[in-house]
Formats: sequence, structure tokens, C-alpha cells
Amino acid sequence: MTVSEDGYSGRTIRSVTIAFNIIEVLQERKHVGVTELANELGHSKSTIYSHLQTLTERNYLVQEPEGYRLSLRVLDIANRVREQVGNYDVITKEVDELAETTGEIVQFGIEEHGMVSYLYKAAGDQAVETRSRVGIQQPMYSTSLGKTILAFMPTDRTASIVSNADYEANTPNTITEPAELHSELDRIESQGYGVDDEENIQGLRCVSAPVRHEETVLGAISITGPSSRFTDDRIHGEFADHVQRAANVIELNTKFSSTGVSEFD
Amino acid sequence: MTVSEDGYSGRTIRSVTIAFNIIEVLQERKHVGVTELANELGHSKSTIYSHLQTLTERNYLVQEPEGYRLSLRVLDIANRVREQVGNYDVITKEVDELAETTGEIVQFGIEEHGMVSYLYKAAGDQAVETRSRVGIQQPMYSTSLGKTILAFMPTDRTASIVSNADYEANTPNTITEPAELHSELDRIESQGYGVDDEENIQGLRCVSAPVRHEETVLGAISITGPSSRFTDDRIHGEFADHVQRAANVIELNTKFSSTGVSEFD
DNA sequence: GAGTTACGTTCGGGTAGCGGGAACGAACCG
DNA sequence: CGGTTCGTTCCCGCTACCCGAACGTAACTC
Repeated sequence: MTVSEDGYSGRTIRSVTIAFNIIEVLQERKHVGVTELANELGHSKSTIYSHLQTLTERNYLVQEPEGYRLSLRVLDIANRVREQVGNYDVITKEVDELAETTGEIVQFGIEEHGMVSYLYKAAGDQAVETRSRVGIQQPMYSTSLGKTILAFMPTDRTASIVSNADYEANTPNTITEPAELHSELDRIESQGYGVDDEENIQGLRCVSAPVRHEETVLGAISITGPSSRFTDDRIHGEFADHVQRAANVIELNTKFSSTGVSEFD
Repeated sequence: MTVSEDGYSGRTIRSVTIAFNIIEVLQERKHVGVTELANELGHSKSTIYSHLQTLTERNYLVQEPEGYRLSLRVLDIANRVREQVGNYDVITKEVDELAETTGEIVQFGIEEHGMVSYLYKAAGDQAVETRSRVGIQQPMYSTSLGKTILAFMPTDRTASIVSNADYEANTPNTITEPAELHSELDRIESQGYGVDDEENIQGLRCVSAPVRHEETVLGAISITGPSSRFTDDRIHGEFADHVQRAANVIELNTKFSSTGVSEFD
């Protein structure tokens, strides 16, 4: 199968766009009414109404006296998605344990669409706030998870992502040059783990280790915390050890539950 | 706001239907290709292709060499939905504890669309298999959760659901008569908990208690297990106590996080 | 209780946005 | 190298969709 490069020429379907606009508003606010949505999304009430009917009939929405709201159906889909990803149970176990022992934020991320998506997150008792949340995306080049995944991907995929990213400096430390990124990736590949030194958020440092499978990476696990607690010594010492050990456990326990048979030549 | 009765006259939108058909196929199988989907759903490849583009652009799908797959974005939506429901954390805590102490299946359900939707489920170490799963729906009249919720709802809503349900006997014990159901609901209301005596699945019995808030019900919590272990004595004794206590804890901890202000007359 | 406002819902028409079919290019096979 | 199968593209025609306007109803005001 061929995977098209970026730049969508295929048409995007208007009605579907509207439907998901509605769903995204409903993510933010629990109950929304027809008129409210119509104003917000710039469509007529009748249009919105038809969409709401469709979504309700399909059981993605529920109509209540206060307005429409997302139904629990989404939870079912989410569970299926979790099941589809490598060994979700092992991942949560390792992440939870690491969060408990270190007291910091521990996350597991995978690559999607040239960005990092967070699959699971646990916060230890000293954990600071971050902008990440399960299911959302962040750039590859400015996070330790992203860089670590990039470093262990097949080289062509890495190259494609590195060259197609639009770099934006979140902090003075953010890497915004493909060349610089490539050499950073080489360093990560040889040392076996990646570090984010306030490149994504000022004051926060992270360490990540990859979970590898055959020729590619399933994802990576990271510890995040304030620079005050994340000294060079600890980062390259205990923290690097921790993430690498956890990544290893996940690797060993992950009987890659892919449906597709891996193709050998 | 007026809430329309069943019987959709509003139009349902074809493209949205197709989009969700795709998503539902992707729930079952991790990776699916264009041609495969086109055949399965009875549309041309170009149609499917446009939809896939739209969904991918919106980040609900990811394109991989093996085909398209659902992205982690869904997990974010699911988390939001959980946050929107009353106090999710308390509910999981109580359900987990009850599953641990009893060893059986414990579930929390709410009413949606005249059916029971499962919000959370935990299995104790002796737990048997059931057909329920988080996010899916089951009839109100044949489950203890459903009957219990019905019993404590505002009477007009109860009446509407009871009369609009299409009754189907899953087992010889299933209640299929509105009149009979109403008297069962009265019994549940007066005794404070509901029982399912092999009405939904042969060999399984359940006990449920309602979580009430002001004039209505937020949901109900239930214990499920094999009739062999669920004798009349235990059901009306320890099990009824357990669910009622847990429901009570949830009630007390639930600062109803509704956005809408409840209307008093 | 009339008048007002705001809501969800219904209906029909005109148009552009979709769905279909066919063709292209790229992999992969023997 | 011919055959197959995949994803992708393109264009044409029709229909399904979006809009606007009207309706019904609940709630609130004075």
C-alpha cells in the first residue's frame, strides 16, 4: 500500500466537518442547544438540527432537557482503541509504578501523523502541571518522547517527519533546525534515551526511552519534572535507568498484537 | 427547551452516516484499507477515500502502511465525557472496592436514550462473564440497573420510557408487560434497591441501588453474579446492603457538576 | 392572561457538494 | 515482464444538503 505524502488533494466532506465541529463543541461544554450551536458554528438552525438528529440516532449524542450532550458510546470506542494499541495493560502498569516510585509525571506516547500522541499519563505525588493530556498531540522535535521515537524509527520515516515539520520555538532551547535535530537524534540513538532540556516548556526537563519492536518503535515512556529536581546527574543516572528499565519491561511483555502479519523478505 | 418524543422526522445526513460507518468498522478491525471499506460499506472507492481524507485531516484517523486506523484522539474525547458525568473518580473508587470485597462483577450505569449505558465496570476475582461492556447499551426493563433507575426517575419520564420500550424476552423471567413492570418499579422504589432474577441472562442475578440527586437519579450501581452464589438471603441481605452503602457514598460525594442550574418551582 | 421572547422543530426549494465510475501510478507477484 | 491489487485522481450528473422562513410551545413579564 502506498501512503500519500502530506498535502491533501482529496476532497474533504463538508457535512462530516460540520458534524465533528459539533462534537468538538460538545467536548468543551456538557450541554449545548440548537440555536447556540447554530450561532457558534455559523450555520442555520435547521442544518444543525439535522446533524444533531443524525448523531443522536447513531447514539453518539443524547438529548436532555438542558440540551444535547455526548453519550457514553465514546467510551466504548476509546476502549477498543486502547485494545488495538500494543499491550495497554502492561504500559499502564509500568507508567503507574514509575510515577509512584519517582513522584513525578510519567507518560507514554506514540507517533501519529508526525506528532506525539499521549496514550497514557500518570502523576506522582510531587508532579507538576504540564500541558499534555491523554489523546492530544504535541510536536516531535520539542519533546523527549518525540525525539526518542524519531531516533529509533526507520530512517526514511524519520527523515520525512523531520523535513516536513513546521518548527516553532516554544522556548529558547527548542531545536528548530533539521540539521541540529538530526545530530541530536544520533546522540539519542547511541545513548539509548532522549532528554528534553526545557525545550518544550520553560522550567521542565524530561527523559525518555524507546519501546522497540522489530525494526521500528512502538512508542516511548518518559519522566517529566522541574529542572530544580532534574539535575544532569539524576537525569543521566537514575532517571535514565528507570525509563530504560520500564521500556524494557514493556518491550518484553508486548506480544505485538497487530492484526497484519509482519512481512519478511 | 422541548425534547422531542421518539420517531425522528428530522432528516438524517447521509455523509455523516457514512463517516460513522467507517469509524465503526475501524472499531472492530485495527487497520482497514480503502478498497476493503468500499466493498464492505457498498460505496465507491472515491467516496470512501474522501471520507478517509476528511477524518484523517481532522485527526480522528491515522494512515499507516497497513491501512487506516483510529487515532488516540478518541481517548481525549472519552476523558472529557467522563469528566462531564457526575463525579467519575468517586464512582470508580466505589465500584472497584465493591468488586474487590465481593469478588463479583460491579457496574455503574446511567440512563441514555431510554436504555442503560455502562459508565464503568470492575470485575472481582470470581467474576463471571457478562455481555455488558463500558459504553454499550442494554434495555432498562430486563436489567436491575435499568429497573432501579426507572423506579427513581421523575414519574413522567419513567412512564414515557416504559410505554415506548419494545419488549423482548431474553429469558423466561424477563418482564415484558408494562403493567407488570410498573408494579415491579413500585416494589423497587419502596424497598430501595432492585433485583434482576435471571431476567436478562439465564443463570445471572443482580442487585442495584440508585444514586439520587435532588428529584432525579444520576445512575445506579449493581453487583452481578451466578444464581448459585446469589441466593435470596444474600441478595436481600449483604448484597443489598453493599450496593446501597456504595450508592450512598457516591451520592454524598457528588457535587453535581451540571452546568445548568436546576430549576425549582 | 395577553404579549413577548426564545427555543426546538418542520418544510420546500435551489445549488453545490457529494457519490460513482473509470483511469492512473505504484507495488508486488510469479 | 505481464498481471493483479492497491491507493489515488479526475470529472460529470444528480441528489442530498444547507438555508430561510414559518410553526408550535414553553417561559417570563407586567
